Amino acid sequence: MPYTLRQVRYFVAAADEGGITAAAHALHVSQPSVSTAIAELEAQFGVQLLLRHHAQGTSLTPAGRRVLAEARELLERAKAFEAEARGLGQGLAGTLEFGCFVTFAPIYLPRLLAELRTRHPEIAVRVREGSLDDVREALEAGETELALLYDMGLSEAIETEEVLSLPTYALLPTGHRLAKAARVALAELSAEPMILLDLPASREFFLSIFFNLGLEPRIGMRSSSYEMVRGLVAHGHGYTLLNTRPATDTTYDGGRVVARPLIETVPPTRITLARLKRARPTRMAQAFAETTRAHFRARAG
Amino acid sequence: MPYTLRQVRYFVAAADEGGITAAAHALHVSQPSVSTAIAELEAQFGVQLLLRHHAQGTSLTPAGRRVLAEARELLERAKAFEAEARGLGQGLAGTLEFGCFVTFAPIYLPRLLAELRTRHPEIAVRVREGSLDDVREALEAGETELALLYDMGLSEAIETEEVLSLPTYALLPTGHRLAKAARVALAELSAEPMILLDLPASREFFLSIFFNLGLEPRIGMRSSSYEMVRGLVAHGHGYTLLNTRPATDTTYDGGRVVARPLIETVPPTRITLARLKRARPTRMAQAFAETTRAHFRARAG
DNA sequence: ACTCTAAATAGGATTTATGTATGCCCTACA
DNA sequence: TGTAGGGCATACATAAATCCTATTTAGAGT
Repeated sequence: MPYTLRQVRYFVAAADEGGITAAAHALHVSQPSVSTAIAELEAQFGVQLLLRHHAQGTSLTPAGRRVLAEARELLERAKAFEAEARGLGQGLAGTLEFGCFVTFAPIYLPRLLAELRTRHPEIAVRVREGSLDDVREALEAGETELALLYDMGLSEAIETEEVLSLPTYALLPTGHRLAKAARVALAELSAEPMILLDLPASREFFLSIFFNLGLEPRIGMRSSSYEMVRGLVAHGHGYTLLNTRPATDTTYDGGRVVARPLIETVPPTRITLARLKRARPTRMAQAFAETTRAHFRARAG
Repeated sequence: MPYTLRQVRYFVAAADEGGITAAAHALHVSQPSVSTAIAELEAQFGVQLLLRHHAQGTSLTPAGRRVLAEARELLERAKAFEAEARGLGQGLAGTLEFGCFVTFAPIYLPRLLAELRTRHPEIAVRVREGSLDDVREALEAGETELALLYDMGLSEAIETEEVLSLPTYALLPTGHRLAKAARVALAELSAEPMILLDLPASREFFLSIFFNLGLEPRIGMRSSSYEMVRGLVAHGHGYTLLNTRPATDTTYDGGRVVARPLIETVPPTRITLARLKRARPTRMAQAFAETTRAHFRARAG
């Protein structure tokens, strides 16, 4: 039969208050409860902790003094434990583990995290960027509590909430013949070389757009780097299709690109905030989700 | 309703074993016990700690990972607490708080503590020296567990055990007319100036010896320092009565003294090892007491 | 000697922990 | 697609702590 935190608490209270009755008062329990709890502790360990002075309360034995020091540290830890757990459940302070699809992290996160800092300065965020699969797996393994990713190929266990709907657009070099058109037709572009963003989910998605329209693209070049694709387009290697859209049309090497909406009807890609259905969200996660919602609503409107 | 160490233990086990059933096995309890314990923890703090994967055990949520770290430290402390308490009760390692009447500390303790170190090297001793009252009060207050002092004026609450019986002797300068006598009579000395060891209990004791014999001493000088008294005697300021007896007859300033037994029958002073009756002794104290007994037995025999 | 204070003990009611049995839901495999 | 199996949750009964009230015990103070 092991000892309990309750017994330790009662012992410390008796030591602090100088007596069992006083401790019972402080603890709002009856005097016999404290008395027996301490007696149990002593019996457990075979040490006398308190000297009972008749009509004058108690004092510590030398052994009791030593044990008291340990007991205090134990209770200290117990309080820290409780604070940590309770804080995670009910408080807002702490670190939120957050996953984000690497492609739109630099486009949306800096501003979103700034807004979070304004609204909830006590929430720290640790961002884990990666491929769609990486982010999804981390979410399902419980390594991250929330994730921002495409609503593609997610299991039933994941609950999603759309925060931004991204129309697919065509990206052209500034000198392209269609660069000044209000909208461009994929049917017209498909004969030209396409620069394909060659990432696991993106690849299939962009190609499926053509197939669904009965078209076949001419793949000119591929790259798994988003910025590389933009650079290639800027320098006339071809056009590309993209969803996410940086705020600048100037590429890293100084080239310029033009984004144009499509004439064809293409279902937009949805960026969603995802979480595990079976996991009860912490208050931090709730606050983060609310901030994200408001942030993207404001951005869209 | 506060959480318990049991719940924390079960949670850590589930985290370590990767599942509730596995944890139940490791803990030798039923699976529902672990399940409900963890559910209670989660309810207490309002945090989900574990993700339940159907047919695949459990894994930690981000919050669970944080809490787990605290939980481990808490259990660590709990183990330390138990070790401390149990060690004091049943083990021999630790520090014994020991009180000693200051006058005979330098005469008996160095050798006694050396013997203790031989027999029980794992026992550390902290000695508190002081007047009889100091030592007695410290014992009664529970500041020391054992004490070596005179069996004088001790309350009923203190249990004593005689370890050494000290006959009162007369201390004379080497040139004294009775210095060569086998024994000296107080009746003869009482006319000469006496150097009184002027300490709370000693004072009354030595004076009572005269009064009990119907004599009256002539107090020449007083000192509360034992060695000062010896020095004064060595240099012919008078004689004194003492109980404790250093191994040397040379005083600090190079004078020499002679100790002579008394002719009159004077009840010997008893040095006793004292402890509180109502305090259950630790194993350290038992070992110390046994060592003390053997030590003084050997010294006397 | 009497009173006061504080701890220990007794006994009974209540709450809490534990075990068995069972249901449920998913994963894995045919 | 269906089925078997693993593993967590729930229901319920029982055993064990825990608590409280009332009472006893034993010094301390007067």
